[in-house]
Amino acid sequence: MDVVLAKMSWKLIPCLRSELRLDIVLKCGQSFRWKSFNDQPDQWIGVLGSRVWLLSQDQDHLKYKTFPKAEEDSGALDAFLADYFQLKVKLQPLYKVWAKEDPVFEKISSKFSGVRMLRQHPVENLFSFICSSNNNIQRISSMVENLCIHFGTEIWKHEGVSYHTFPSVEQLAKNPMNVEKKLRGLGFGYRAAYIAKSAKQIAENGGEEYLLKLRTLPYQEARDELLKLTGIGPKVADCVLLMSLDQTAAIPVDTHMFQIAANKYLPHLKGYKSVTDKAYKEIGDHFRSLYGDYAGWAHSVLFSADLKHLRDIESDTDTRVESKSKESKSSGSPMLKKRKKRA
DNA sequence: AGTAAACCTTCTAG
DNA sequence: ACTAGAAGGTTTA
Repeated sequence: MDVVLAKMSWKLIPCLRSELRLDIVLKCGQSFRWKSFNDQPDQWIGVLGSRVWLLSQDQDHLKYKTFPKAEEDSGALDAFLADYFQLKVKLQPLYKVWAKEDPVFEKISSKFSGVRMLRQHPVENLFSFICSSNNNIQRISSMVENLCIHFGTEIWKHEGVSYHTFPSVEQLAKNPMNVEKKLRGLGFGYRAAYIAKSAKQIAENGGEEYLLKLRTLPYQEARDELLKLTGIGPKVADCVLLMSLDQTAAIPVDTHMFQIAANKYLPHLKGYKSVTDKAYKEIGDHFRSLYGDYAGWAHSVLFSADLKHLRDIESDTDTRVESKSKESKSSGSPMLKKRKKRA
């Protein structure tokens, strides 16, 4: 059926599975557009820039194909993908430190290895997370899809399925009244106005370039800029800072992280009904002092391990040695150096 | 400054 | 079948 696609050969990028787990990273709520391809559990299809990407991996490589056929030299494509996955950042040394500092992290670290931050485009990241407020992943994903279908540009058609770019700021800012109305009709609810207004605000400030420039600002300054936008509060701002603006220590505190913090780290927070500004800051500060400069990355591991649909994900097949005891240590003293093996 | 209610829609536990 | 609650919060009062 997919003769053409199947025949195309994979491009390979050296990358250990312990440094990247596509099945987790692509499905842990950082981005919302990656879907498993043709029911294959280890192949993922999505759009990056103005190209459709098919991704997979083996023990030592990240593998990809792109569509439509590119004349572009594969060196540039390699670099593009390596940047998206931030492969320059080595996870294993970080995991080692985080596990040493935190027994809770240590406990989940072997099963949830290879969880890293994507370096997303701020436009997609920002508008996707405006959709995320008071919402669930399934619906967020379908809203993002609708954003692309109705405002993006079609770039490829395959077996009756169209693939679109994520809309540009201009495409979302063209006619705010119409955009809002259209989004309402698509079931965006009150987020329709947030998107239309933010798009307009960003466009007036210089559009995509303005957002990209936030990467050069210190955390607090970039955050203050984001908070000026409609529909972006502290949590979404930190998501954008962490996921597309290079702020590795940003910690988005959502209802999930609040629960995790209250249950496992800061028991006194159990009294709070909701995440107050004070609690928000306290939780972020706690994890930053615990994990250091890449605290946001560590937070993402905790978050992923807590997601319902990922909680029972299969452990890295590389860890075949398995220690069949699911819960035998009681003292919590981390002196057992179980051979999780590693190269 | 800090707290509470309203906000769109969809899915689910009861 | 029907309803209250929650879902990766933000805005307004």
